[in-house]
Amino acid sequence: MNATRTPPSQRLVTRARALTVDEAAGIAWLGALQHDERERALSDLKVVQVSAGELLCRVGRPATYWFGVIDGLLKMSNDTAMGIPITFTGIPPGGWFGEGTVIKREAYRYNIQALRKSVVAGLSVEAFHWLIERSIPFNRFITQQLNERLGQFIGAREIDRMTDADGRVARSLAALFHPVLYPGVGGLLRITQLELGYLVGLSRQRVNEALQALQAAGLIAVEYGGVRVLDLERLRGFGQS
DNA sequence: GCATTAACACGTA
DNA sequence: TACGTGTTAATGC
Repeated sequence: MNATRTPPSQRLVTRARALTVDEAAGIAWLGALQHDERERALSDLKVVQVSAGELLCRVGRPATYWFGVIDGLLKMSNDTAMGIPITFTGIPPGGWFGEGTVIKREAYRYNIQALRKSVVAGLSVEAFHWLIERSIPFNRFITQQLNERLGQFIGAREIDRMTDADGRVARSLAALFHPVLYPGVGGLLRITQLELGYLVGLSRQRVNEALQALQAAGLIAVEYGGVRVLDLERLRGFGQS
């Protein structure tokens, strides 16, 4: 099914196409740019469709793009010395990532893999630096982005130390509903219970049980192939006190 | 106990 | 038809 033997980077480039108007309209930071900046960004941005299981970034590969999720769901992970993969976060629609690596012109430090068929946009390193060097709005966006994500990773440490499975599911869900980092999600997060299990580190059956409990508590509504958030604040604070 | 895997029936896209 | 969901049974730490 996903027997991609050749390195993904080259294939992705050749498969890329230009953005549609709708896709461009959904990219939050584009709207903040000035006209010439936006023109430059738009002419550089490429879009590619990846299938489930496909790798966008591999650890050690030089960073060539700053990526954003148009549609679908990605997973950021690393392989430990023992070969056991550790998942750091899921990236739903509207999420942009890789700026830290691109800024430093280094190699990717994580694997980014599609949990399901997804549409991903990419801005080249050159265009990224061009924007960083001249655009105040772009710098504001990047600063906010780094700031919000720092908060997320602090929160993720809390989640890891939480023993309660329901709480872990609740907090992980709340993270995916972050309106600043993932503006493309809206009220309905498209994610299967199996995918959520991969992200949280629980079995599908246990995730299902947790979702039922959260639904009974009025925090979410479980839908076919997705989850609707009803009370983000309480979801975020689930498990404390 | 609690979570996991395996297996199944059922409903939906 | 293929996939996602809800559930139960057997197994492991």
